[in-house]
Amino acid sequence: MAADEDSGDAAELDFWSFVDLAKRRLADEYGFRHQLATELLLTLNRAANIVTYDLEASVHRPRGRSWSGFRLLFVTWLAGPLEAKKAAELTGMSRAAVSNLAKTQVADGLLERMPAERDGRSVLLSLTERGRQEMVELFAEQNEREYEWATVLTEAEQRILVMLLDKLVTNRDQFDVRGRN
Amino acid sequence: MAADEDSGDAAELDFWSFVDLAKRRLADEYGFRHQLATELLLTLNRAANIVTYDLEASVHRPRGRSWSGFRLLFVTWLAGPLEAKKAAELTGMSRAAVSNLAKTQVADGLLERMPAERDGRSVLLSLTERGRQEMVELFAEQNEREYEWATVLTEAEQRILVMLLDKLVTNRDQFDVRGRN
DNA sequence: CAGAGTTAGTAAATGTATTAACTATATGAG
DNA sequence: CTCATATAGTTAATACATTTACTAACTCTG
Repeated sequence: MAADEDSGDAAELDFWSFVDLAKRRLADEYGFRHQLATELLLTLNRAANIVTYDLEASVHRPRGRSWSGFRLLFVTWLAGPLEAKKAAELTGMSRAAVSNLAKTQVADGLLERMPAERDGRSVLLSLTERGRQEMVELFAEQNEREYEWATVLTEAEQRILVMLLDKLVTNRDQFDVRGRN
Repeated sequence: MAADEDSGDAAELDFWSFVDLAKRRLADEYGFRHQLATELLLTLNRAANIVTYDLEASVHRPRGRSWSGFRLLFVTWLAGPLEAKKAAELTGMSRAAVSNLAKTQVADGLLERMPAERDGRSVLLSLTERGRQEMVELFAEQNEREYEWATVLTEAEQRILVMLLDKLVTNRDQFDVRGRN
């Protein structure tokens, strides 16, 4: 029995061999049946975390920014001016998170916030001139890094991956997915 | 020109039409060339966030737990006893994050922490009996929910998705990925 | 028109995540 | 054997994320 098949010796495990160990033990010792589902979601979570961390560490944090801050600026850059609640929908953040991030970015001079014309409850977010310039520079770097990641896969593989991820999350009517807001 | 091709009117955008708008404007107005790469990473990030949030909201938070707490218990359950640094590697968290989460879970009676035998710097993490029981119950629910997500795709599609995600993040030698620790 | 119910944004409380700084321990070169 | 360097874990500071509670504004029904 190989060393890493024995749970007493985790020293040689890496993520991939841990996933194999997890599948085996969940089925053999605990009777859980949906091994491929577990592997799928472990891998999805891991891949997204690795990529996001890399983008944040190599592009955003050196500029004193954060990944979340970038995402808010990104949707405001391309779809703005827009209501804060719409920004929350497009980024997938809660309204409170958008409110807090926007506060920081208004103070930093990258965003501006205006009362909406027809709804006294709403605010509209838009980039300042400085925010637009910053996004052009920042996204130049981000896009190159995105390209480095993506071209690990062939173009056909990239398209298939996008299609499968789309399918995974758009067929949510099949069951009651818990969403934000 | 359709309403949602005009950036002044974000009201009708959803995530998918936003991605289309983003690709178009990044190419046409700003000259950024790697549209498929942007789409890929936007979709990856979004899919992982949707799934993770749903699992946390429907399985973990009702039990007073968190997604991150679950992930630490999960690797300790299946690969433990193990060093805290190995738990950090397998979960993809920083060592500080593992230290902080473990502190809470030791206090909750789910984990225990022992000095390692041969290295005075290390601690070994393992589940308590109560922690093991909790993981069996919790994972029963988690695994059913994972299955509901996964079976949105056919089994062949699930395998392809896992394979593509694996490939995306294991071919990291091609460039200097920024990782944790 | 009044009032009940809903919605938008914000603040507060709480938990998670990071890095830097620190202490303690281990390792290896000279 | 000494000492420089590296490593493991923890703590603190800071930023991000959530939900809850609240206020203000909007909508719809009777």
